[in-house]
Amino acid sequence: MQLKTTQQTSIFRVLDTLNRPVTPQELLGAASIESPGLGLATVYRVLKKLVEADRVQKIELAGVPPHYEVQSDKHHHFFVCEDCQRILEITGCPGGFKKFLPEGFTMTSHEVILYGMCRDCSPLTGKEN
Amino acid sequence: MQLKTTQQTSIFRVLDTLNRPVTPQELLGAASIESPGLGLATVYRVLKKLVEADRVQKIELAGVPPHYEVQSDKHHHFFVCEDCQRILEITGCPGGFKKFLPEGFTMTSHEVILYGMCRDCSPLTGKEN
DNA sequence: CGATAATTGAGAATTGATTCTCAATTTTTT
DNA sequence: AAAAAATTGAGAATCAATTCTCAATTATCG
Repeated sequence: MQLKTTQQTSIFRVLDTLNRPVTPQELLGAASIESPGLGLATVYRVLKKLVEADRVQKIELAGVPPHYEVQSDKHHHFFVCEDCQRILEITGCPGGFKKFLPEGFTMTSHEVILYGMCRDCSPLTGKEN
Repeated sequence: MQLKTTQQTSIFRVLDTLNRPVTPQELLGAASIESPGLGLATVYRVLKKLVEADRVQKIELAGVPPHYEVQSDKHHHFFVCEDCQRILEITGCPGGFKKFLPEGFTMTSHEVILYGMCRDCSPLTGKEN
């Protein structure tokens, strides 16, 4: 997929710059600075094509609305802040999950999600403390 | 929460008997055998109260609609069959996830989801092979 | 037993995420 | 630059999950 228009370019660049999973709404807000008047429908249209082109990943985790982030090549998982609801990519994985599979089952992938408080929301480590 | 009516009792008993995460629709189908004429609204109403009473857990995993299952006391995770979409509880957990947390983050819980094919859907191990 | 309160089923309504419609604008082709 | 094709924004429409409404039924209390 080639990014032709200003809107498409802004959407992808902003997503790439933010470098974390964001909601379409969040992305609309951020990309609107570069592309005033940008519409949510366009954000969804572009995200859809980017996901199809495998340049962006749609991330669906329990408890939070779908987020999108630029495709990352390395294996990773996610951290969800229960306070600000932000999602952060986590590198590293314990692996070895196949031993938990019942007999006869096959595993094609796995997902690990850590829930808690991010640095900014943790009471004792937040910036304001 | 005390189960007073026939419907409430059926819904909980069936859920307990199935002993796996099911969708409200699935539960309606199964509980309708005991309680003919049962309505989906009632299933949702009862599930809601059971969840509030912490006797049932709502399970939200990516790619499948919300499921509900009787609260289990032991730590566990889930397996999602990508073919039949069924969810199965998995016992066992590698643990040691905190080391993957960025500095300053705190973790309150974690979730592990394995995706693949269950025994019945795996081509080489299905019952019909 | 008769009144009052609670529960139920059916379908309408709501909610949040996403897609569609369509006229206006922009881009591309020629 | 004129014509055809593609893209856009706004708001309507859709979709799936869930909740609400309300009349009918059932349970509870005095």
